[in-house]
Amino acid sequence: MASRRQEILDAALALADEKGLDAVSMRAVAGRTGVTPMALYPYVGGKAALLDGMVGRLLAELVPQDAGPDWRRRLRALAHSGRSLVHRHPWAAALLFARPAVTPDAVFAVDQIYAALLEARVPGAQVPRLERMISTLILGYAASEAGGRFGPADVDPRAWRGQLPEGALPGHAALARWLDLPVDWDAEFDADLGDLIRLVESVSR
Amino acid sequence: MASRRQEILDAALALADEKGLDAVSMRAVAGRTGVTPMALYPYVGGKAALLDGMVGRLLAELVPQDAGPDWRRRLRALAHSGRSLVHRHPWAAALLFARPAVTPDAVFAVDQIYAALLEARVPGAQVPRLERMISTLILGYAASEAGGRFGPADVDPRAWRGQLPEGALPGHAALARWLDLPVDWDAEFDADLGDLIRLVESVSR
DNA sequence: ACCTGAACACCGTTCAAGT
DNA sequence: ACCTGAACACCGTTCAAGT
Repeated sequence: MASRRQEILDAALALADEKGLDAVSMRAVAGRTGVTPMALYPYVGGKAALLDGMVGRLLAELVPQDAGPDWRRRLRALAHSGRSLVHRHPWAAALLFARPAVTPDAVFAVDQIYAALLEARVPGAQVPRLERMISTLILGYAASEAGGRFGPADVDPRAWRGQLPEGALPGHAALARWLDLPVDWDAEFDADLGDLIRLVESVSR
Repeated sequence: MASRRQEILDAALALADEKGLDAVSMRAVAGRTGVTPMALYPYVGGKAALLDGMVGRLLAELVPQDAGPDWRRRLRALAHSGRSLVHRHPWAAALLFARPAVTPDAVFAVDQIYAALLEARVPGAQVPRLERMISTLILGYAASEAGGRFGPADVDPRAWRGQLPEGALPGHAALARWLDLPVDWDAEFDADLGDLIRLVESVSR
């Protein structure tokens, strides 16, 4: 039954959201489904396939974009939708780099970017590249937030002293004023999207 | 001894390069170092810290940028260096999203981007954001290549038929000519860098 | 058709013990 | 100071067996 499969995927998603991806073991998912680990195999087929299934199900949350006439707004809405998807399910970020857009939901999202770029009068030969550039930045940004790459370098800067020659970081020195400021990550994401949109406009015919 | 630690990290890196990150177990690393698993703990301190150490060591390969007077060329060289690092060590891509630039080598690389942006006359307040945008795109691109996100959607398109309503993918339909073409990933990366550089120029004072 | 139970070959990490 | 060995609480997956 397809419903048994959904039940299993629901249990796996709940486990990942609650306790992280490491908590998603065949044994734990089975326990939560009220069944023995081996009973999962006919429905999800192994651990790797289970993870694929989880991602596929997640991407369904990406769909409900309703059009609107302005390609800029549609692009921004889709970007925010993708970022907030990763915020809700941070464990998914790493998995999303692992395979192309193969599910109907994912293909549909890509098509929305294609349509926006075409409406922006981007030459067809450039559209696939720009779609990859845009989706890479959205996913990379969200993955950096979720993974901790954008987090504070909670390390004593004095630890570098001696490791790097004096004056080896002229950029950091010149930017000291701005590097101590707290960052508004929502605003930064919006600014990045603004830059991307201006980039798209500059590529347009 | 610090040399014992290096010996252990070398074994772990060799294992990851040869057999993937999953093959890097405390037991396997210990075996390759000619020692018992528990003997690793005083030197690398647990599995998570071992992975951190591996990334730190990897980033040493990123350093040898020699200046040159043109910030555009320096930015391109650094980008290519980062991408080729991930090509040589594809297992590292996921880990690089997991923590900020904390090692001297990583901080040094960030400083080079800062310096390039300042030389391009980008306002100081914008430099940290643009550095994150650029490094996110480089890392995201490399991670997409390494992880398989840019790979062929080796799935029969007919599998979507019925799942998506007829005509639901107008973008794909309009771009059919270009979507079947093979992609030159080196050239696409260069084109992305060109777009980023034009973006930087447009932000300059 | 659907599920269970025991088993195999692994994990990371603790703790007490050896030299 | 440095390392070992046994043990604990886990993994994913195979295979034969149950109903």
